[in-house]
Formats: sequence, C-alpha cells, structure tokens
Amino acid sequence: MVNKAEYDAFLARCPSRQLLDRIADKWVTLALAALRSDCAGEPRPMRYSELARTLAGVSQKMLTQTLRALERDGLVTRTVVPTVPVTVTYELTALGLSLHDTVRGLKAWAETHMDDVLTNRASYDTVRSGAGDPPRS
Amino acid sequence: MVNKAEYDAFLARCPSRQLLDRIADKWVTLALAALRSDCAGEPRPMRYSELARTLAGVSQKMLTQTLRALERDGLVTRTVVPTVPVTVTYELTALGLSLHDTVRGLKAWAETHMDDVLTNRASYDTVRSGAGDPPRS
DNA sequence: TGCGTTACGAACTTTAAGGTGCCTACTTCC
DNA sequence: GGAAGTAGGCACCTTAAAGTTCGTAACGCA
Repeated sequence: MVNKAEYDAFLARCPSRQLLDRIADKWVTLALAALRSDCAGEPRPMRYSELARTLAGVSQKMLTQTLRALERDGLVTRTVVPTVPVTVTYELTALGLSLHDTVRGLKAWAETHMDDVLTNRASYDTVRSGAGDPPRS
Repeated sequence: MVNKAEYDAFLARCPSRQLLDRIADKWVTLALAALRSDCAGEPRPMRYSELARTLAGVSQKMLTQTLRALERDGLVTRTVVPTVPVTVTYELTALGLSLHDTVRGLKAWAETHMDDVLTNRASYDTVRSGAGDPPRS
C-alpha cells in the first residue's frame, strides 16, 4: 500500500467524507432529531439533562462528547444559564437545522427502501446457508 | 443504564440507523461512486481488480467485505465470468443507483456547507486554546 | 518446473471507539 | 452537617473494526 498516507489525507480532506464521519456518529443524528423536536412541533432549546433523558441509553460521556462536537462545528449553540445549580441549554443553529433537513433525505430513502434491502439480505443469507449449490462452483 | 438492551434493539431496527451504518462505512460510498463511474459517463460493470485500482488504498479484505455487503443488500450484482483466471464483475442495481443518488444530496450539503463548519471548528479551537477567557467562568 | 495472475478465505495483530465508574464545585434543603 | 441535583472531567477497560499476512485453485507460459 504505497500511497496509503496520501490516500488517507485525501479522504480526510474530502468534504463528503467529513460530513459522513460526523453524521454517522451514533448519537449525532439522534441529538439533532431531539433538538429539532422531531416528534412535536418547533425546534426549541433543550437542557443537558433533558437531552440525556430523551436520548435514553446515551452515557454522559458520549452525550457531552457529541454536544461538544456539534458546538464546535457550529451546528448547535451552548448557553450557560447561571441559575441556582447552573443549567446549560443547547439549541440548533441554522446550519444545524439545514443539516438535519438534509439527513431527512436519507431517512426518506431508508423508510421506502430498507424493506427491500432487508428482503435481499434475508434471501442472500438463506441461499448461502441453505442446500442450494455447494458454496461456489 | 437500565434499558440499554432495549434501546440498542431499537437502534438496531431503525431503518435510518441501518442505512447510516451501511453508507458510513469507509469504502461503501467510494465503491458506489466508482461503480457509478462518477467522473466519466455511464454506470458500467467493473472488475474486482479494476475496483481495487480505482479505490486506491483499499485493502483486498475490505474491498471484498464491502462488495459482499453491497451484494447482500441487493445494491450491486456479482457476476462470475469463467475466463482463464476467473474474473468477477460488479454492477450497480437500480436500488444501488437510487441510494447513490440520495447520498449525493449529502455530498451537495457537504460541498456548500463544510467550509462554514471548518471555519467554526477553527475559531472554536482558537478561542479555546487562545488567551480568551480562562477555560470557563 | 516453477512462476505469475485472479479473486478471494482465514487467522492474527493493531487501533480506535464506546462504555463504566469515580471525581469535582456549588448551592440549597432537610 | 450531610444528601441531592447539575453538568460535566478524567482514567481505565473492553470490544469491535480495520489492516496485514499468508494461503488457495486453476490455468498458461517460458
């Protein structure tokens, strides 16, 4: 693999790759969806603990890490409110909102085509393990 | 994390998540793009070795693994041609083509917005490490 | 008679991501 | 005075993914 380094550099700089690496993150799209308040009305700021409850199953570490990354990229804003015990709210930016809208294109594809994919997958698996042809001529 | 298992199960069954897991794979989108012959005209069947050359930097293992996954999902077809040393060609299916078109939506977003993201990222990093405010109030 | 080609399979090693648990500072409430 | 809640930081551990290496079968060729 002679040019692996160059190739990695190429991959690392490719905008599409960077985007994929960001949104493929396990919690990123869920956080976007939560902040978007997908299931109920308007986007609104949410508190850290509220997000933690909404994304059931996320660890504190991963939630913090995810939110930091999103803030760093300008996809959400982080606001510290100096209340009694300090509270922090997160809110989607315009950029984050537009990203989430784009991701919904993927969601649409998934919802209309993933059944086909799963069917293909199942039939592939049965043909492979069933008494079809001995592995491969 | 009481309901972690249930949550994982939920995630595992979510069509959007499954799709993301598939296309976020390092080589999947590149393979789709290659088979689509993105840079030059019409989609056409390609040989294994041709793909290996096009996706410079891919290991044989990962290429095989990627193509198998795509075949399993019905996104590409695999055709064995019994020539002297056996050759194998891969071609996008209609499903694979439609997926790639969807992914190009992401590409479009990335190309128009990733610069903003990178700018945000850079300024975030300088504010954090520079002599701005001591870490956080 | 080896050597090279094609398209892999299997085993082994390395590396990165994700998860868990323990810690903090501040204040208020019991 | 001690517990509880808020929003994390830090360090360790475990597992899953990616990469590397070696081997294979069939054949053509020098």
